[in-house]
Amino acid sequence: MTGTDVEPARRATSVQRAVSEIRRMLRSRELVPGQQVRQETLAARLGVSRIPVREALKTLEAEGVMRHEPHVGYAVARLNADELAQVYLMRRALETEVLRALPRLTGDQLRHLTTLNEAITEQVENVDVAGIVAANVAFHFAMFRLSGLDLVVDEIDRLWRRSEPYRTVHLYDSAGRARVVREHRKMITALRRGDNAAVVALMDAHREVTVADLHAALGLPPHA
Amino acid sequence: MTGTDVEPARRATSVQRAVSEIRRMLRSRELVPGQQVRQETLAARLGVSRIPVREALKTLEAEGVMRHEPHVGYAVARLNADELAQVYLMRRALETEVLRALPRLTGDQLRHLTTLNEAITEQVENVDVAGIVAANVAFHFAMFRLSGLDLVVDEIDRLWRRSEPYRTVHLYDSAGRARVVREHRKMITALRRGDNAAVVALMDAHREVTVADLHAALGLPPHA
DNA sequence: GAACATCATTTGGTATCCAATCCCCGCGAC
DNA sequence: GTCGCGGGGATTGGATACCAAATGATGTTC
Repeated sequence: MTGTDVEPARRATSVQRAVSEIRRMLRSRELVPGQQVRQETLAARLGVSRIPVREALKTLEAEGVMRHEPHVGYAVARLNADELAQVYLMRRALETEVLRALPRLTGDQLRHLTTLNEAITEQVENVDVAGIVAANVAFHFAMFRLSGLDLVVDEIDRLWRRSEPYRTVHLYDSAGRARVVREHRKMITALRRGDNAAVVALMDAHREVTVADLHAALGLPPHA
Repeated sequence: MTGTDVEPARRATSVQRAVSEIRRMLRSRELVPGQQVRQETLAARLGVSRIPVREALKTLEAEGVMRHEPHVGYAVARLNADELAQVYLMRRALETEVLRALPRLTGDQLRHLTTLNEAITEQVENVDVAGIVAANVAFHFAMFRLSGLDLVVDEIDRLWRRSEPYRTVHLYDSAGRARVVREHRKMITALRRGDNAAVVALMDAHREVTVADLHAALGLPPHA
């Protein structure tokens, strides 16, 4: 989703394709939290045997997106409100580090970010919400990657994927989408000034809306 | 290493045992960074076939401990100074969150931590350095776990394991060990006061010694 | 209604096999 | 000498077939 799982040039292995495909199924709500995954079914769907499927599931288990119980099988990880809050806590902690580490950006880099951000608006026509989500992810991670802290960004990537099945829909209605794009613009402005502290603050606020939505959706007191 | 991979009661699966065994081999320097791992060899050593071994390796790959290249195989991940610094950056960020979230501890909890800490000293007799390292890990994670932030602590666990093959040996000589235990005592004192900010500061300093050691060992400028 | 035996399904794992790939080593050309 | 260039062995990725063990649902008995 952030470009880390495009392994071009060489034809990917079955395991890699299985991982990508399962991730896609998660994004498209074809698989939902708590849902049991049948190895044989998945294998048939992917046109491979159970062996690569099981390795793919092990990868996703280690990422925290699947859960496994011996002799019972794999299921999409189900996070309760508290666990979800922890994922967002980790996101905040790590994203803050990355944003603080951003160097003064060049004009080209700032323009590139702007292009990516405005692309979110252009996805309006696109009824496919996946496109909007992807564009949003692309913007955020393009920014994160500029820090040069690759391992940290990889970790953040994992955290995003982990909460993906729970991400609410404030990107869907045009008002929410407009707000998102507007907040992104403010970040770009702060970046242009080289004011990383402001970017961190803006990102915290930006993230907070999602967290509030999540708590609302899960019917929990806001700051539990 | 922190109790997360002891899955008692039911007999563990071959994959679980393979993961544990490989982790043990990493701790004991039987496997070192950069070293190639031969599937067949490992399988024979564990008395299983290649399939569970490959699943175990996939798990460790997702954890960042192993690297995999298609058609070449698995090798123990080799981190350069910069990557190692990133791992420690993440540790600092997440451990800080966990320590800040610690509740006021009960007398029992404080006594338990003290016991674990003093156990590090008692390991002096033990020529087996693994025992010392394990005792140190036990102390730190007992403390972390008291936060109740299980997912975050799991993540910290992963980060510890990731840097494990590189951890330097300041626990080995009795002077270093004494310093470690002394610093732990200070943390316990601060915890008794409920002064979490002080604990964070102490932990930062504590960790900084290791980072400095690592940079020295890798022949790098201290704050590169 | 609770405890229990039965049984189909699924998983964990083995054994065996094969294609693709990689890597090394030697051979020849320059 | 060394730079390519081909084998060819070793290893990996994966398929297939098969089996034991565990699970969970079902029916049965009390």
